Amino acid sequence: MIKSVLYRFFAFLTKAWPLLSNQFKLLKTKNMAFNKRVKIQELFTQDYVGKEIVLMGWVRTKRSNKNVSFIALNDGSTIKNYQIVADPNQIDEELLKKATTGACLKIKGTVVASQGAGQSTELVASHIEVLGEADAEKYPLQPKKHSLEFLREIAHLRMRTNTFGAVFRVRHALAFAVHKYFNDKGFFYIHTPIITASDAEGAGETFKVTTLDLKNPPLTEDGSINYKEDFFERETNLTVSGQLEGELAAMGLGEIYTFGPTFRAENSNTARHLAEFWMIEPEMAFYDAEDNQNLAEDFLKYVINYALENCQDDLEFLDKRAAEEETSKKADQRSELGLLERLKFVVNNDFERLTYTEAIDILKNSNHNKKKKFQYLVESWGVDLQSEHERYLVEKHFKKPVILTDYPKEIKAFYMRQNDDGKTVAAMDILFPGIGEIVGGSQREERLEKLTQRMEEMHIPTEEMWWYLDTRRFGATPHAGFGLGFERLVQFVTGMGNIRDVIAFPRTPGHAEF
RNA sequence: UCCUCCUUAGCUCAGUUGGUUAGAGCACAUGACUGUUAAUCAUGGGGUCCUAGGUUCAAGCCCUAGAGGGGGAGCCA
Repeated sequence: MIKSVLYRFFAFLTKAWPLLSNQFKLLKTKNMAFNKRVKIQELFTQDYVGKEIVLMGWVRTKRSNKNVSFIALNDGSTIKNYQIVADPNQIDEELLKKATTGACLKIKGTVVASQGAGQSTELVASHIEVLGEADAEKYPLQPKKHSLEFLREIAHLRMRTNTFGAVFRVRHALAFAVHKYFNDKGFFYIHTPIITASDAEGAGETFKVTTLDLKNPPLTEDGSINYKEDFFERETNLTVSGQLEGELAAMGLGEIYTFGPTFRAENSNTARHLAEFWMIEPEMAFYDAEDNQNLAEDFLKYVINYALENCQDDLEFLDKRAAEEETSKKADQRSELGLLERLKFVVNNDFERLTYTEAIDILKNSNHNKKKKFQYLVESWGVDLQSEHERYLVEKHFKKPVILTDYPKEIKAFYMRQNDDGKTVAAMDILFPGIGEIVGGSQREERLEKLTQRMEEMHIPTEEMWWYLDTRRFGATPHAGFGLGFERLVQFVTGMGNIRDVIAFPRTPGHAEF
């Protein structure tokens, strides 16, 4: 009897073992720390008082007197520093001397309630190990405010500052929120190619991709470069957009998005352009222009709200930072809302939606235009809007994000769906205060004849694009999508004025140092 | 690419009408201080005034050219 029970039990174990062991593995992974240190962030969310722990991090400042040293330590897990108390009777003085600003330390000690006013707990050190010294004479970062321009020149070190720590934690949260939003909505993440052969998007200058010897390239009979001998046996470049491939994917998977690097070789020197940036491009079968607008607005509100809920400390810091910057601006250039107020406002209010035609009317009749305060006066329907006009609409007239729709077809790309009026296309641009265009999108032209006709008008080679046109030949359906510049989103949420300060290692004309 | 402003100590910046030895705060070094919060106080070291040329008895300051950076514009996300 006992034997049979035992036998059954072992039989069960044998069968179930792979499953159980998998469960154990999962449990193990969940609780596994890869080293024994405690992250500073945990010290603010869990009670460690009385416990002996190990911290690792970088010295921000050290304050000393005869009897005691205080080290403000930061490990990047949070913007908050943690106070280390070092008694010179306990810790070797020579060792403490090496704990200069920027040095990396491993500290063993006990968490206690703080005697001082600025923090509720602190770590009384029993052992300090200097993992990496930082020669105070040479280390460029000091416990003071540095200019963003200076920090840009030492981009390899700037993550160690409060500002850039905050920016990159927020950037991460936004990137994560992008994936979460689309995943929760049943969208599929598509990796569109980085190297492409099509130069037909019309989205600007491209970077060439080649393995040919640039000093001595193979030539054809007429003297031009023979790309047949190149790696791909054709001319290739870095992608300027994943949209066209995204459309192909949406025609089978329904709703997809891309989130990848994008390259533009434009000689753009502005606070909102990069040569290498990250773009999010959802593409949806069965969506019309209005569905597209609804998705874009909902998406933007979601990711901004996600940052508000998950990056409170960092955003509060950036809010104060932005407020200080504001004081140095001229009165007429200051924004009415602070950073946090602005983010909450965007999350809680509907975007203003209007057509290009309505926008032109507003601009034409504005006092600003009548008093000739625009550099480019708005006189007739059909002109492209200048950034001063977009800013006027967003910052002065509506004072909220604006979705502009139905632009003249002449100023928009070939793939946008032509409206019945014969003059406009189902485009949409979303304009944000301080940033300008953050989203550009449209319902796509799904009608083969209309699309090929427009391509021919705009001198886009239809033969090369046979694969794109095939989606209109076989099982075509109304569909729509948009592109969102990720760095511009990060700019808006962090309040950083220059796009070069929201990407780790910016690529701009003349700059690829790090 | 165009317009415009800027470049003085490791960092942030002042420097008068062209006139003697170029300044401050922070940082750094030394010292003081019984728990600090970008600690404080005292003392000290630290300069190719972006580069090249020019004007002048004399240039950080004026002129020309170049380099680097900021802001704005275009292109766009």
